[in-house]
Amino acid sequence: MPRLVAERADALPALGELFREFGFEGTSLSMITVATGLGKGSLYHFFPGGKEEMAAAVLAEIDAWFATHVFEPLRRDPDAAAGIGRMFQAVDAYFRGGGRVCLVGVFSLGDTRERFATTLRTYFAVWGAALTDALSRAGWNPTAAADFAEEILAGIQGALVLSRALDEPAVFSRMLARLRQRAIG
Amino acid sequence: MPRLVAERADALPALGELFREFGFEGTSLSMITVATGLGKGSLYHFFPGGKEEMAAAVLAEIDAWFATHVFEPLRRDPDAAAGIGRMFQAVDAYFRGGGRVCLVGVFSLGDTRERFATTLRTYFAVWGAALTDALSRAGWNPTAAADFAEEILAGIQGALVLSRALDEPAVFSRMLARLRQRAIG
DNA sequence: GTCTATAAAGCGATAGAC
DNA sequence: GTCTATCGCTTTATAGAC
Repeated sequence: MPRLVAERADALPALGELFREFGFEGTSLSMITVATGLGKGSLYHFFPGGKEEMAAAVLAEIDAWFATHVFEPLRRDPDAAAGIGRMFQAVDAYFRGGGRVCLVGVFSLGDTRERFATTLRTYFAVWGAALTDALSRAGWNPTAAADFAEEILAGIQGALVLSRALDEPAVFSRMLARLRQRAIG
Repeated sequence: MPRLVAERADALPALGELFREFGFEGTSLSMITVATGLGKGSLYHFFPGGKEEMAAAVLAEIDAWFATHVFEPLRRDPDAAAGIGRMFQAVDAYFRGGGRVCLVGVFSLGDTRERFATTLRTYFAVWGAALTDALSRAGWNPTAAADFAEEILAGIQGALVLSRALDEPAVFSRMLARLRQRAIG
């Protein structure tokens, strides 16, 4: 029977869900030991920097996932509209139709913002730039593209907040459909 | 020289800023004693239920403020477009042009969501209903009005997240201007 | 009403045996 | 690499003097 957590990377999904659900302060080491099945000794073996290093590792993994599944299609797909379509598809899958919040958003609103300032800022800045580029290639004029990219990113984050508050994931799905329609018809 | 905190309500502004900035878990009683100038004895005199009662009191105050300055104009202003205009003005002032986050949003994303579930849900539900009504009276067809109201609320929340992450309040101002333009021209 | 002192529990982190 | 035991500190909350 294979071990559930054989290396550092195996613990990241559980860590991500905890930080998403309870925030940085709200996630305690005892919760982490339960969720990962790892003792404190093992945790500090994998993450010598403790909780902060765990959160940084989760953020790095998220960054890598979005770089592959969102930013790259936006920049590299020769058919710009198709790249934008893939973005909406990936975003819907990642946030599970509104049932999962955005850790970057959660950390941006909390007192974790200063601790991870560069990572948080870069995530949205890179996404915004890639989306602006794709919209431009899809026919939007540069100014309108930058404006609409900002509106799409904010719409996604806001819909996640609303879905959570109303306990109604459909809010997120509707927002994604609206934005997609306006972007690529 | 007047006392800064003579009664329970006088402590709410400081409590609000703390919860907004650090979240529920991230705000400790020692931070609260410093920010309010009140000892623990006084705090538990005003709020026997401790931190949870403090947070609930802050949420209630926010609810009341929005009821007066946002929901009522939306519902009561005979000129629906003017009521919507007043909403945007009040929202911009309340969130200080993007320099201040929304406590309801912060609590909705965190583990505080379940604790204050009814309050958080009601805040957005009531706002959404009042805005839908105003948009309908302003000439939007009912379906489009409900859809757009949802989009406006999400846009506001998302723009606050983005402004915070990018440390760029202008993102919020731009979003408000765009939404206002689409709503009432 | 306000304070200080203190209780009881949980926190992040470390040490050291295995 | 994983565990248990423990350190030192902070947490929320209470008690009781004033």
